[in-house]
Amino acid sequence: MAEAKITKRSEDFSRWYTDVIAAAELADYAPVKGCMIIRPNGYAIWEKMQQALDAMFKDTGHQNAYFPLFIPESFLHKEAEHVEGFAPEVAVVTHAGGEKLEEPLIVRPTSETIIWHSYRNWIQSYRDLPLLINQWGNVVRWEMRTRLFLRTTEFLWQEGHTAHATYEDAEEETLRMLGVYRRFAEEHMALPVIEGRKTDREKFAGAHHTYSIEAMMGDAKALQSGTSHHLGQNFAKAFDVTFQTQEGTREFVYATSWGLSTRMIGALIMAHGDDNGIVIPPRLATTQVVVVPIFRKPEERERVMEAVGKFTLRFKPAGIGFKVDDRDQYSPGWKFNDWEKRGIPLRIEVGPKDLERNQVVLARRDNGQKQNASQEGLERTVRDMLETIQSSLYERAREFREKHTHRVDDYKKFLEILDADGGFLWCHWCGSGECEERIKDETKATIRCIPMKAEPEEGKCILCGGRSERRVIFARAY
RNA sequence: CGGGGCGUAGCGCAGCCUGGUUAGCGCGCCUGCCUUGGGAGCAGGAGGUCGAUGGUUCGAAUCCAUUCGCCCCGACCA
Repeated sequence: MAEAKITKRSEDFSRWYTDVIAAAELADYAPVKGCMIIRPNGYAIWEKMQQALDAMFKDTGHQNAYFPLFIPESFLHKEAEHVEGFAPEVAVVTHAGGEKLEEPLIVRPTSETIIWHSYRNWIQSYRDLPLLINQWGNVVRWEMRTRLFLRTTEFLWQEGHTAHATYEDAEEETLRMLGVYRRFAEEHMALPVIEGRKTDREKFAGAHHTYSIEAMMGDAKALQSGTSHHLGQNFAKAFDVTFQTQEGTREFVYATSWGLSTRMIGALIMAHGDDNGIVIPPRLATTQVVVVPIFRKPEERERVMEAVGKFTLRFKPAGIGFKVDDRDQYSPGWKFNDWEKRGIPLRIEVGPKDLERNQVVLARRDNGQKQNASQEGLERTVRDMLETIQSSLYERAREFREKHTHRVDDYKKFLEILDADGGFLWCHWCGSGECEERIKDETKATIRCIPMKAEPEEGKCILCGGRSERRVIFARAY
């Protein structure tokens, strides 16, 4: 229980981020470089995310399965673009059982290859399609620079892998799951996101094309928060997965894959956190409410705890996750701070003065406001308050994003705004990889996505002046 | 891999430049008393192969060399 003080967010965002993680006891550094230990407080958030997403996957017809961590090295080489994209960051097992292995094993950086190896046997007829499978697991990517949650050598995620009879079916699935991610981000994480398509430079290695949701963090930088890929027939061809059509012809199947990782915990911290620490949206909080009883004498303690017992009894049936902090080695003030840095959305204070008036004090984590509430029907008040906190977190994040979103048509202005404010820059782009690359080299801003909701609009490329039909989003990103 | 910073108690640090009894301080932890509406107080206590290895020296946390690791900034990525 080390006392870590949190660097001010405005002072040093990056240090603030790591301080918040330490203060809330979300994760530790592991003995192995780039790896992290997810502590109970952090893992609880991940479990909530899993629950919400898993239900959505099931609702859209998917089943869970599990494929192995180790993959024969040769599998990776079967899809040319895929191997090129991943080979540099793959960990390889060369020895096991005290001997050198005949064929090295790679530790999966993603599971397309091993899954499609199986799909070959599972798919024969159009009647076997679509095949809709999701897997929860871990993957390893040997990254050069790592940061807790945002980019770690090993991370937890889910990866969906589906097979379809037609390009259109696969496209529909790709977009459906993108939509699931968007809803998850908005409704559970209180995080507004932009759905869009990745440029060829930014797409997944081995994909026909990639979609993502992009979110804005508290320092106005972008974070890719979930990706959905249309893999075309690339993996079907690499692993020879064909099916017989109704007409009796043989075709390669179409594939999708989509993933969302523990990086989302980083997104949560950077989107909602403040100088006091993380702020967990109520729908992702295991402990949504913490009750801090206040008393001096044993006699008061008894009376206060009795009242606490009474109203918390009604919390569980109402679906409210709560904790009563009756530790008596700490003062109330200390507890207030303690729970704030852990991001618990709502605090209830109850002391002798409240008992006289049959009330409690509610303190919101998101804006620090306190108000009185009757003990009568408190479970309803609390439930409503949690909803209010959830939606105001979303609203605040949305307003922040709007404030840091700019339409820019002039490259000089582009540079100015990027340095002064950052944020999302909606600009015209001619579609060439050269312009994209040059802008990245000169400004460190990348094209986050080609937003799907953008209206077609004639314009000139911000760099070369070439013809453009729609705006894309540039930003500096994590 | 390049640039910068740092390894001394669970955490944060001082000591190092200028080598010398038993290596300090704050927080946290344990015991007791006292306290409790925004991080209380007092008293006592536990806790260290000074990142590792080698060297210089009568003597090394301190000087030298090597090495390992971590953090931050850049080139790759969810």
